[in-house]
Amino acid sequence: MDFTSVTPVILGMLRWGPRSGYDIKRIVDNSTRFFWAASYGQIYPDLRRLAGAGLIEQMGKPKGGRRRTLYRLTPAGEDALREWLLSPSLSVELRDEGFLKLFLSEALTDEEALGLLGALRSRHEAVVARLSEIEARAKERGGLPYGVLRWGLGVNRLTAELCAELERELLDEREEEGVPDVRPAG
Amino acid sequence: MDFTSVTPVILGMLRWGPRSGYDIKRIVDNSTRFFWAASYGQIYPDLRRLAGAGLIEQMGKPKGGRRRTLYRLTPAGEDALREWLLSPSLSVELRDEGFLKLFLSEALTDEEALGLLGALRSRHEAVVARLSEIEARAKERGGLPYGVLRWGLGVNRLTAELCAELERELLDEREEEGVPDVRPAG
DNA sequence: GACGGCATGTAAGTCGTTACATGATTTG
DNA sequence: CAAATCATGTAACGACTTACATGCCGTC
Repeated sequence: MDFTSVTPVILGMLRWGPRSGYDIKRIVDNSTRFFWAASYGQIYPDLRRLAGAGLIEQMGKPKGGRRRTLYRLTPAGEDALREWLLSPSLSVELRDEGFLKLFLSEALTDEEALGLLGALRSRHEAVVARLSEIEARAKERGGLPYGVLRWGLGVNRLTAELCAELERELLDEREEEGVPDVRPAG
Repeated sequence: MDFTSVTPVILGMLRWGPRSGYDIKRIVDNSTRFFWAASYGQIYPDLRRLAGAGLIEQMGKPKGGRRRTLYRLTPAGEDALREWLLSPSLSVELRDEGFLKLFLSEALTDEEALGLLGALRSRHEAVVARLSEIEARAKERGGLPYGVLRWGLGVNRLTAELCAELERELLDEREEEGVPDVRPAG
């Protein structure tokens, strides 16, 4: 049974209890999406495939009138999840337009580069704000999922601070060149 | 003229001077690949397309006997690059298997989780080591490309440290539960 | 003259998103 | 009853990687 990119997500989330494809998508969008996205186009086909392979199974229709297909993890599914967790692969892929722009920004004037840095900084500040909202709840539960949240907070804080630092450096350079300093105090 | 994902890379690197597709690929693999990868299958077709659109142009055959196709940036290409740099889009996509594993690692024993954390930590320590090698050279040139390198160093250091911290937390928990502590001093 | 690296290029296949279709059900 | 949202599903498209094909050049 090979794993697609959503397979571990499905097995891992079903391990917390029975869920539907819709549930899984919603949870992903509130948690792993920052480092591992998933779309319906991946989730629904994979649910069927995994059910066919016996790693998950459909549960009896639930109480509520609404039609939903709830799945639960089978022992075989738990084994497969553990096996995947213990496999050595730790691949990373990043595609960050902001940093590509910074890297190529020699074609910009200082003012323009400052604009870019400011935009990048607010992007990361916004993520920090978003993650801070969740923090209290995640802290209670603790464990490694909370560790992952701390990582997200740390990385985004660091990035925002670096942007601020680079902005200051650009302004300092400009000052040395005799351009009037219009920075607000502080 | 729309931009594919390699278009800014090509224009940006040709701005530093004439280059071949092969050159660009090599530079990417030593610089942007950490946050923006590119393959031959993208580069060569795009070079032709961009030449057809007049954003870059082929130069006369070079001295060396070896057949290479050198391109240079045209004024139209520089304009297009600047326009792209000034556009508001700052998309990010991340796919990090290590952190997905951490996030789902409740299915592991503490020992197994410690193994995972250790592997993740050494992955990031290795990146730090790799980037440190380049640092001196990048520092001389300075500017925003150096800023991007500092970002890479910072993020990977922070991640490695967080792993170490989570490892300590797991060990402390275990200690509280009366499991004998086998940590080396320090 | 064989091998390794330079250099260009493409075909096939995988992966993933987007957008849409469908219909049921709760809520105002 | 209209609108929002729950819920499942798929088709089409685009993006990217991989692997291979080709041939040349310099070196041992």
